[in-house]
Amino acid sequence: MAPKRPSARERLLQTADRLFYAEGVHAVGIDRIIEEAGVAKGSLFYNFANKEALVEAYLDGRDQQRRTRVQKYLDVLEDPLEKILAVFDALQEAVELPGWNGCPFANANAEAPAGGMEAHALKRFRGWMSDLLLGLTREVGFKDPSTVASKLVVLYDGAVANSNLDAHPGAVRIARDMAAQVLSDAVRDSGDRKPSRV
Amino acid sequence: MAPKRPSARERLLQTADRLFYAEGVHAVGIDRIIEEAGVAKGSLFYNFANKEALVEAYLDGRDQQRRTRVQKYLDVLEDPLEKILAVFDALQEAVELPGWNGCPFANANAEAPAGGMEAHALKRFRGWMSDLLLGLTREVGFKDPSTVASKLVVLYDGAVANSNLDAHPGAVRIARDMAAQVLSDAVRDSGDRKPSRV
DNA sequence: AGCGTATCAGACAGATCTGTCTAAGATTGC
DNA sequence: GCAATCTTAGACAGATCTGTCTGATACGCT
Repeated sequence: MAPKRPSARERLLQTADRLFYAEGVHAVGIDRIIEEAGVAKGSLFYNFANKEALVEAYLDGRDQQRRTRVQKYLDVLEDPLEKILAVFDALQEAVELPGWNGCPFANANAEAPAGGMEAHALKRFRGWMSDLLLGLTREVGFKDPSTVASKLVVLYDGAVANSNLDAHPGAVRIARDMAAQVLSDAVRDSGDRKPSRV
Repeated sequence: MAPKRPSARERLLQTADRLFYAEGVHAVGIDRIIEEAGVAKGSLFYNFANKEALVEAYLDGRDQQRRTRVQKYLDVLEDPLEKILAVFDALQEAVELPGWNGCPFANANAEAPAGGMEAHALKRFRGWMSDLLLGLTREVGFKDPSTVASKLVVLYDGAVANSNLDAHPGAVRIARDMAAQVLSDAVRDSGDRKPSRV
């Protein structure tokens, strides 16, 4: 039997995700979304209160996707040092996907007024990433886990921005190498409490 | 005698710079620009062919501004190692200015179609920054100047993104510290050809 | 079968946005 | 002083964009 066609809601979400991410939220009108999704205009407003709600759903989906991808890499590891580096491996996977266009939350925020829903989505994702890295640096037992975590976040941001702006996927590898160096220096600084190797 | 009022063109550019940078290019209409600039609509299209030309002039101005600021920091130094770190000091100054909102070229590019004028402006600025750092690492005499320069660019990008996204001006300092560490490691790796201290 | 939910096609309204045009006035340089 | 350039206020056109409404139709579950 033929595979069932996804619901109008799903088609809208998928199309909105693709277009919003590639071209920006403002640049893509609902007429184009419904046309490429093959959905009636009425169905859009039946499923979403307005365009902003659709944008929010798009960002929610991206948020979920990113967390899931990172978690997939963390779940197979035990050592917190390895887990930290695995965050960069997860990013590498994302960067190599076709259509990579940088951080969707940062992109949306760049064209939205301050303090809006986009800013909230951005803050939420970044808070999660920061907390994750801080938790891992604490777990390692660094002398100053928050400083190490701050460095890691800067490296993560640099990898995201650079890989996008220069279309240079090697940036993630470079950032990962620097992260490994930061961890190695911090391990030495914290004495030999941990037998882990980086 | 009273200071002469700037020309319509200058008022337009100044207002456009402020609004485009703070709220995004798409989100700000020409009606708002001419109103806040106190300029007739006809004067806008007399001085600029269309909105896109105004956006281009805005990005050009930002490009010039950034290069000038960096150059100001470089001109007082001799040692290429110090010059590299001074790039981060120049960034620190920019980040601390009121209204800092990240990289104007990246912001504009995030809401423009790929391959457009915004992408070109972004590429131009980033090319300049990359070449600057690569030239300085060559001048230092590192064994592998391009790898060192790549790391520095990632750190620079991370500082820009992080300081904006987290409203965390300390990010530049963190990136600068990591840059100093990278340079120090690379100096050691290149032997004692250079007596410079970081 | 029948009922509620979801979807369809498309006209329509209302807002907004870029850009044009006119006709007059201000400024500047020669 | 004159001519070229710059600026003004605002009406207007044309495109686009969000969102509403109608009325018919398909689907899913009991």
